[in-house]
Amino acid sequence: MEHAIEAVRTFNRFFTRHVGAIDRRFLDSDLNLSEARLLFEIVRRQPVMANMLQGALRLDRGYLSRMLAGFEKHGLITRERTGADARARAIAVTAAGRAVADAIDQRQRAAVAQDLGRLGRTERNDLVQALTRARLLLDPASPAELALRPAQAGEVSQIAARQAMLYAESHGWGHELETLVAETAAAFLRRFKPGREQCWVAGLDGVMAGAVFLTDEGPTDRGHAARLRLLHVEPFARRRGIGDALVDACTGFAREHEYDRITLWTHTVLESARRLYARHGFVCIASDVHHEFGEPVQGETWEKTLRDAPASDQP
Amino acid sequence: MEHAIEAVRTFNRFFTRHVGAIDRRFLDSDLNLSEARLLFEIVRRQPVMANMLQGALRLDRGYLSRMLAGFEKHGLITRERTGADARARAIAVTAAGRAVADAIDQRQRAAVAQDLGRLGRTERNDLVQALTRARLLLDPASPAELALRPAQAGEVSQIAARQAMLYAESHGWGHELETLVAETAAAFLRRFKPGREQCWVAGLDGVMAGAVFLTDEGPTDRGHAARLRLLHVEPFARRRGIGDALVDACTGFAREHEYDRITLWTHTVLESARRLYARHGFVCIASDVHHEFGEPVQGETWEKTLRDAPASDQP
DNA sequence: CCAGTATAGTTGACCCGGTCAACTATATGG
DNA sequence: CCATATAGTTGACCGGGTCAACTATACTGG
Repeated sequence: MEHAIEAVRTFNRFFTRHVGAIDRRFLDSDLNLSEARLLFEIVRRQPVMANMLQGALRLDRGYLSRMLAGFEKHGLITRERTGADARARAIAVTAAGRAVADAIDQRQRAAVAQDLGRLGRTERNDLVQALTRARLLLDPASPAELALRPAQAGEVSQIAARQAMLYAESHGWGHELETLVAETAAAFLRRFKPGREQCWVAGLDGVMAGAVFLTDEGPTDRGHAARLRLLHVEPFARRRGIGDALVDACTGFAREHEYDRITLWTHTVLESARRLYARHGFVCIASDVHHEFGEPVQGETWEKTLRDAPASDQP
Repeated sequence: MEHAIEAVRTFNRFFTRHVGAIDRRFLDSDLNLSEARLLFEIVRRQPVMANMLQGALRLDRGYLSRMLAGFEKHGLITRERTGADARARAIAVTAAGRAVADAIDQRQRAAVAQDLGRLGRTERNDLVQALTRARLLLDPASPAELALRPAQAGEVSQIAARQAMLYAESHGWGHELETLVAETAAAFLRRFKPGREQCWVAGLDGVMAGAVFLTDEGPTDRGHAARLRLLHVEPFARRRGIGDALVDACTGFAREHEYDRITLWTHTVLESARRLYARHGFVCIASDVHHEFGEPVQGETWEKTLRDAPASDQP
């Protein structure tokens, strides 16, 4: 904990200086930081009452009033009485105002771009990942876009890594589990059947927030089976429906590719996973204690039937 | 690139607000932000001339002078003429001044701690990793402490993931290489011989900045061999001697455990790796083109003799 | 050894961004 | 129709910070 606090403070100091340097460069425009923010907000919301702006930006009414008067004087905005309320005036941005906002926006982009210019593609990507991850960790409510995508280079192993870390933390499953998931990931890569199997990564603003594998188990006496493996959702991304989205992707894919059922292996202690599978129509068909993770644990086999096994598959 | 810029700007906005919230809480002390920074600097450097402080904190001389006068008036510092220069006075912090600095420090720690309190252990660790990584990416010169340590839970797979990502980016080696490294990592975990084998992670302020495996190849006709595998150094951590430190760890370990030689496999295109191995006394003993990464590439076997193979190992 | 220039620190004047509270004008609810 | 609330404006003021002029001492080259 102490170490974490020190690391965060070190970053805070660093980043304050860093952002300060960027801001200073863009400061040589006609607007100061507050004015720029205000102008952007007007562009975003126009037509808008001063009222709204004050609430959104938490500005002092007097200060806001003066800034708006200044904007109007410089021809950046217009204010017009509407029928609705004779006290207030609807604020709209003029072409000139929009131009100023665009110019500032461009300058900020350029400053950041210059900053990123030193980095290679991988480093840039690492940076974006790190920053986005930090943001989502610090503020779980932070808006972020969810998108499923196939795994990119290295992500299959990264999934194994995250599984090992998360289970070590939450359940103390150590070297044995780590070995198993690493082997599962390696086998997935080695035996990958394109078009029949898939690994989905759930990206929150591009950051891996969860993942799942679907593999081909081959024909059995009860039809052709797919297997759902290594499902996980990152702690920082929980309560966003990512588990559901991943399971949906699996069942959708399995249906499209005419699998007859999906099986999976899970554990009695993994309550939320079990609820997730139940919600999606899986049922537990077997359960037994095993020792694959060191300590004895209760494993469970779950299954979901997609359609009755066709006669042709049966002997 | 556009996406990266947007992500960085989103983070900047977020973090400015975030730090702002923390700062506001600590604002209800007698000192403002500049004064607090100044006081900390005095504590760190005392005894010190105003001169130095001005340079270090880039403060206006007049502003600095007034702040120092205020500090002296409130008994936080003392200023005394020294023989050296009759214009300047050496500034030292008083017990009271130190107490004020400590109090502010404590309050900041507490604010950050409260912020981190919501997070679990893994999330906190992820956050520290993400922030530190971001800092080192944004400023490669940022001071950071290097320490080698054995791999923690999940890190072996994470090494495989990073290898796959980095080689995909730098050399376009894709699925085949990814599969190979994943299998290598899984095999390392499965066949791990404690005390005879090791995986080192180079941590820069705790963040994985590189890694290497040393495995037992068993007895051969030329003595007992160790094998160095999956060496990598993160792009953000290059030019800090991490590669050297990792190779040193391997050779030291191999010597201690009485291996007779170390072998490794590398590639002709990996110039800096080859130079690293050569620097550490490895020599290339074989070379041939293989097709394991899709495209044909020139592979090389290198070796370093640690001691003459003992007679007993020979038939 | 002195003139000229540089440096350490102080002080007064001032500016900018921002807050506070009083004020006008309109809206709304009982 | 009155009391109260809300939209926006204005004057007074404050803190943080900059700028330039000033004093006092130090250094450097002739």
